[in-house]
Amino acid sequence: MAAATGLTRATVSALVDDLVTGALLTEREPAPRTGAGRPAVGLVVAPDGPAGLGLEINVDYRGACVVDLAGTIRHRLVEPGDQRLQDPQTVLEGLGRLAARARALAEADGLTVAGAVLAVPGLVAADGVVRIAPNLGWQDVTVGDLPDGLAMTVDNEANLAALGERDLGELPHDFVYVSGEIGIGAGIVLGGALYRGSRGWSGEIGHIPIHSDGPACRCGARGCLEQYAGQEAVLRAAGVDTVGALARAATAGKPDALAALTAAGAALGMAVATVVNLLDVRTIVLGGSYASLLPWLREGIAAEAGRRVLTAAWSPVQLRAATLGPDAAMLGAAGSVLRGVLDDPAAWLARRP
Amino acid sequence: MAAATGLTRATVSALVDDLVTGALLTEREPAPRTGAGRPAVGLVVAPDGPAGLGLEINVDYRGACVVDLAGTIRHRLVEPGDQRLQDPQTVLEGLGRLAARARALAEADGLTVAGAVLAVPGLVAADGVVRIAPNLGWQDVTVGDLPDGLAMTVDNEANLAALGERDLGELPHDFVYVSGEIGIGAGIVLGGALYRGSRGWSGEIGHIPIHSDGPACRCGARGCLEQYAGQEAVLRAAGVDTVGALARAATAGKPDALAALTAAGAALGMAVATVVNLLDVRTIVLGGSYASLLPWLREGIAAEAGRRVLTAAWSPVQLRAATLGPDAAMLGAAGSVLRGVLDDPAAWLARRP
DNA sequence: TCAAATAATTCAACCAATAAACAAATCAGG
DNA sequence: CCTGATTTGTTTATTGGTTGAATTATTTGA
Repeated sequence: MAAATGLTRATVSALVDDLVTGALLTEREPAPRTGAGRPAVGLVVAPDGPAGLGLEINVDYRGACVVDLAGTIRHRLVEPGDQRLQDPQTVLEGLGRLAARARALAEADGLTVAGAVLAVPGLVAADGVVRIAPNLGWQDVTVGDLPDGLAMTVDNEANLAALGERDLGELPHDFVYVSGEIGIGAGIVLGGALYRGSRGWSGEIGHIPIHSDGPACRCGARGCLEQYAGQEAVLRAAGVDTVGALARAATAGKPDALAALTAAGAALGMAVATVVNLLDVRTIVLGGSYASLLPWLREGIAAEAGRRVLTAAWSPVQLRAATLGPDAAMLGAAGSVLRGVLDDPAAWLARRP
Repeated sequence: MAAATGLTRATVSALVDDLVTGALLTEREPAPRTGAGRPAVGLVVAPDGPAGLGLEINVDYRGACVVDLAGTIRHRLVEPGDQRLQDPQTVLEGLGRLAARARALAEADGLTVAGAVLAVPGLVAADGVVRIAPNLGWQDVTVGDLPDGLAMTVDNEANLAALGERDLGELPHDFVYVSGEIGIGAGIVLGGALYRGSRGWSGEIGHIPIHSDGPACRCGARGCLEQYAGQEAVLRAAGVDTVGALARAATAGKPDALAALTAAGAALGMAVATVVNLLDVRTIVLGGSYASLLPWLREGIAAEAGRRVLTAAWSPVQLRAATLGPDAAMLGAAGSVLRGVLDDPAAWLARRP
């Protein structure tokens, strides 16, 4: 550890001591084999210290999960149900009860929940107000702390999913996570850090223009990516009702399904080319429903991107499926609570004397 | 200064002393008025310390400029002439002579040139090789130090122009500088820092797709922005030869010129909408030939961007003309030399005992 | 002219990190 | 089974940069 940080062994010892007494690190038995010489003391991130509570409200479910510092998912609660049928306050009350259950489970394990982060599919302002979440029907919804007093912050679903992929996937320092749900959002990670934009509204890839005079979009413009590669457009073109049915139809070789996916891939490829030309990221992670559809989308995206990315000849765009599946945003939310602890461990140590 | 940094007055005093003895700061006479009490000692950045040498090779000229720490342009040398007619080595030798003249002028003023940065209109790899500069006809050109031994680095013209605008213009922390020359490049400034991308090839806005089946572009794809808003396309559509002639024709109300500019504005507006949706920057700076054409482009850009930017209703996109004019890249290059000194003043102090 | 206000300097004390010496625990080999 | 080599962890005095409080300097306003 001293070699990696450039600090002296003595300094590292002193700092590690603080973290061990503060229960952020634990000495592991037995000591790991290090060859000749006195064996090093094994250290693991404490699995019974602070935990992150990740929450999510999406179109057809709400969920909560508890993740510990070691990154293992300790609890996961999901309540299916269309969240558009109730008004925001009722939804938030239900979420509060779910969060309280998850927190109780965590504390029964000896964990201390350090905070909560909520993922929503919409634009979130810096002050924690959900400006607009079109697919939830939310507008200017203020989200406060949880009923039991736990601090809660809100963030965009794609942003949090990108953070989740960053922390748990094997990804380079720069990548863009594209979340294909009913809307299409993106989380942009540059230099290992999430780029939120000056007001936190970055990544609205769903409204990149694909054809200037294409079909009207609910945003008011025409020909947005969402009208070509959004879930509703693709399912309609394929003549099926769900993403699962689409995957089955494509596996079965149904022409309508394959044509719909090819068209979506071409549109996505244009958007990917735009992103890569602009940001010079070499990795694009496809999440949400795109993760399971990638086998049929890949060729179309790669062809279009290969043609349009200026630097494709030197280094082609890497397309990857997201590894965290549908829980990515929820897990990323929990992870971002823990990241807060890791970014300022002294604050955590001060909280427990 | 102590209040601004959070350090003690004693600490600030000690640090400032170092900078004054190292000739990076100078005490100014007379002391500024600060109200009641002992007046503060005025401090100015030393105008006779290190200087930056900014160099540029562009399609029809090469230039050099010397900028001091206070930001004033001390010397400016420009040699017009088509740089495409000679091979790269000959061009670089001519640039070396120009740089030597500029350096001699600077040293006659008592300045010490701390380094040189060269702006080129092309893709520059991290190791300082110009991968490709299509409008110069350069490919894989290695640019070493200057003949007199001064360290020189190379960077993209739009990137450096963006840095120049950042340092000298009144701009927010996040903005995108769009450079409209024969190609269209962009310099992306996020959080006050230039975002270069993982390989230094960010900002290739000229190849954002506008119409998937538009005219063929020299990049191999079809319908790139450059085919709609690039200098050659716009001049051809307007039926004139130079940007100056285009501006005169537009002032005179010639229908061809106005139509060409309206079309270019609409295409630029689509690209701007893409950039803003993706990065959530609220300010777009238009440079190069766009700076002088902005009066006729503005309406088209604003209309298209207003329609397509998701957050336009809350905060419209701000369009600004670049303030540095055609020298932006050269000045930004000089500025980035000085930025290197400011980022690590201790290294500079160590160089002069 | 004097008190209040603001700036700058001095100096002892502190803190985190360093370097070097030392102690501890293992492996390899005779 | 003992010894030397090797690596890890701790102890100690030292250092460099910052702090805090006291002191000095220089102006404004009554």
